[in-house]
Amino acid sequence: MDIGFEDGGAITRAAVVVLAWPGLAVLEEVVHREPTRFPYVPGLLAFRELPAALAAFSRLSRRPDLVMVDGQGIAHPRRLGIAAHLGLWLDLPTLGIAKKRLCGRHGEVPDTRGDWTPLLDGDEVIGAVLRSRVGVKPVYVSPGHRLSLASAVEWTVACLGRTKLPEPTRLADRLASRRGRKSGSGQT
DNA sequence: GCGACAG
DNA sequence: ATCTTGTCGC
Repeated sequence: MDIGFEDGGAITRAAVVVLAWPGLAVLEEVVHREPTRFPYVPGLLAFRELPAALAAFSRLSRRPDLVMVDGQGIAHPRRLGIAAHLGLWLDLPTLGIAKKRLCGRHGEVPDTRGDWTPLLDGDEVIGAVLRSRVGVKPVYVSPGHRLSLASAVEWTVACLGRTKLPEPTRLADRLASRRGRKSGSGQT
């Protein structure tokens, strides 16, 4: 799942792409658009993007087994990033894959694809800074709801293609930001 | 008071 | 997030 915006932010666009396991074949895609009604405030991303995301999920003809979200899971000041928040509402296992750090600190990231270093907030491990692709900025992985950090990292690595972002998030990203095309929902 | 700050 | 041309590298 990922969110995009249109008209300079006036319209929020939620995209959900369902993939099969194993194989990662695309099974279904849904796009939901609605007026944006909350500003971007670091730490309060869910208030801005969750409404549209939930609407998109309600249009799904299937109930996913695991949800990957573009954003933080528990790697959040109050351990409630958008991935964790979405998991609570959907009552499904979720994990977050962010392209930037919101909070926490970490050492150098290994250069080997698949390797990672913990993201720490004091003594607490809140996520993993993973090298998803050599020579590219790492991604921030953190459990959202109902799964461990180890599992979050495993699923992320298992879904990696040749790009920085794992397939689920990469496809949702493309669908959420791609302009034109007919809006609404659809199946494949 | 001065930075930091997911998307 | 979004806008936006060219450019470097595999």
